Amino acid sequence: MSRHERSAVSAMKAQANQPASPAEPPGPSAEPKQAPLGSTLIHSAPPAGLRSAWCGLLGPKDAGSQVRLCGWVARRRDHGEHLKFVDLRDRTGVVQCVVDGAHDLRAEQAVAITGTLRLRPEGTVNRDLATGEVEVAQCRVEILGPADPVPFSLEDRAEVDEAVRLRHRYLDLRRPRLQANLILRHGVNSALRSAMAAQGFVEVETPLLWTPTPEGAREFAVPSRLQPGSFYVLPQSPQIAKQLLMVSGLDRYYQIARCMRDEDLRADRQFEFTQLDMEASFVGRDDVVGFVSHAVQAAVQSARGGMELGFPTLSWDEAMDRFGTDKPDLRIPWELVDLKKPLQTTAAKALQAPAVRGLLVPGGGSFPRARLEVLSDRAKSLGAAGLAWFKVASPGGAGPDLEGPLSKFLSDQERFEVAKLSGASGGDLLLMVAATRRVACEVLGQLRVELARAELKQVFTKDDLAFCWIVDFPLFDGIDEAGRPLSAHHPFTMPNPHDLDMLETDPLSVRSESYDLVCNGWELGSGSIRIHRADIQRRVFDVLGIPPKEAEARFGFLLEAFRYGAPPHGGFAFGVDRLVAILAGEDNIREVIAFPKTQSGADLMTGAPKPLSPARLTELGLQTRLSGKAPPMHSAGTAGSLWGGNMSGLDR
RNA sequence: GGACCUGUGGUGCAGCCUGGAGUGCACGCCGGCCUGUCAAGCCGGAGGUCGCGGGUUCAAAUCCCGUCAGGUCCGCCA
Repeated sequence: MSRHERSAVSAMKAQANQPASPAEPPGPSAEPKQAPLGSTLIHSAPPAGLRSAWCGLLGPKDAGSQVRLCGWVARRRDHGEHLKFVDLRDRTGVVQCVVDGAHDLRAEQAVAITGTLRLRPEGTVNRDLATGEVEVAQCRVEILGPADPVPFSLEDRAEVDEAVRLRHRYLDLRRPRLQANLILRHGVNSALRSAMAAQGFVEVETPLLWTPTPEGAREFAVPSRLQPGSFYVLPQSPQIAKQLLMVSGLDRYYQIARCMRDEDLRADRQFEFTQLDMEASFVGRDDVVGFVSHAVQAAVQSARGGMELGFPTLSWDEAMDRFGTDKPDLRIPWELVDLKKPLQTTAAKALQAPAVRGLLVPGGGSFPRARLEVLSDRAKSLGAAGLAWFKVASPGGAGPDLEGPLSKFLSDQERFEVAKLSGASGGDLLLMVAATRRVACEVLGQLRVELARAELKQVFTKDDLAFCWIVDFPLFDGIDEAGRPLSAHHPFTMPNPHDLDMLETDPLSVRSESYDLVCNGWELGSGSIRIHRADIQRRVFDVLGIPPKEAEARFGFLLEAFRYGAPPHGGFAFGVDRLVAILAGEDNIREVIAFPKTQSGADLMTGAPKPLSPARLTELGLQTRLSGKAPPMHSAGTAGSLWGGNMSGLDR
């Protein structure tokens, strides 16, 4: 079973298991119930309009009733004029209908079928189908929406090229797997809203047409028609707006906010993405962590039922030392070890470095030489000078010993101490990187994840969620060409009060009041306590090399607002797309977004982006300057073929 | 900006390394048969600028160069 099938099934199961809503008779007599959270409501909504029941909810208790179902022809099994089976599908599932007589039934037609629900005859029950004990008999079929042959199979198991799927996204979204993902997402959104409201947060919408702030992610520009030559930008996040709401005294704000960043796309990054964005006043780090943990817990519950989550907290230092990354996947049981101590005075030149870290791969002693070469190349491409490896032997039942290209340069004592410290036993593989602490940890941290994916498949196939909080990040992350520290988060992040004296003297050692939420190796979100005092903000701008004039030009309205009684405040934002993808078992957020874009930023269905007509450009005070190349007019799906060549008359 | 992978009837793939006529495989589609299937089955049929352009060659899906599109990653994402 492919990963995708599994995820669709597990998502469906999660809904079926939803304990919050006791299963009412879901048939024709179903009544509106008290509103439960999330997806349950979707599947218990009373039928209306042309239908008297939902396909996927029918069961033996409805046998004998007359039903009228609406949906799409999922499959036909044609035994001739006297017997055909039609699987009718709506968003709740599939039910078998028995049809006789001549009908022009085609896959994916929209139809209404009226008939009598009955228990299936002895021996024909299908245990693999939720509705497999019943079928609709004496069917009358009405074709509501005839269908051409569809361009690809809508069966979940069919693997279809993503470009084809995106070109016909409306059909792709008819597949149960993607419907389950969108319904799951709806449930997560509902749960988040309820949880935030229950914690006293007010949902406030902030502008999409915002002002340029030349820092951070590249912003999408929107030309102004009324003021030609000037531009709005689409917000990369509502960061400044929500801080202003704190000055306003809203006290607790949240929003399920669309954010736009004009940066290159990845499996976990789209131009537009959705964040649960929040901010609260008169709170500290632990308060914000508590609010967010509660909301995430509610979201996971809506998807998975009542599982209790743990939210362990790790300092950034600890995460780097133990896992070699600031977004550790805690499902993987391996940890890095610090091997500097036993190798303090080693004669092995390759291991003489400020830091030596090790990663023990249990059972890795059987890796063939070629694989170790690949690992070594990988380590080099990640920035290490080399990768030292040792196979762990335990000759004649004696203590473990290390065997590898470098072992002859190590003393008996060193080999013994290293083996002991790393917890090695016979048959294991010990990888070592000697470099700066940062490089040694990060290289092994990356190898840890890649090796675990290959060696510990069971760790990644469970529906296991390992959340954690990473705290005490450095305030600054590296330095720029001019030797100035760079903000690790954003320039409004509060330094740790204990480290304030070092701000000017040793900025790179200053910790910040910021925190990340991590799940299964994905960074879900980040937040911080903000600077609300002008003097501290001034000092941070000084360290960053932002002169008062420039700060005034860029954030003047915010700094001015802070002069009128700014409360201490802090907040957080996390990616809803990523959370839903994890909960759905998808490793790509496009699978939980209704209409995503390709890696080159194209919408294959509509053909966007497209050139504007000269008239439109003139109106906006714009002129395009393309080096001789005509704007691309390549075929872009159904809409493109209709409109692509005939834009100028239609785009206004 | 860079690296790698992919592109062959509507869909998914084989063929490519080692050049020799697109009778290649499965699904779907069209026609026929079929009263208990559930990825129904059986028989027959149609359907292809091998992404595009150029080069090498007697000959290119196959080799070379370029280009476009999709994906994964690096850079980028305060």
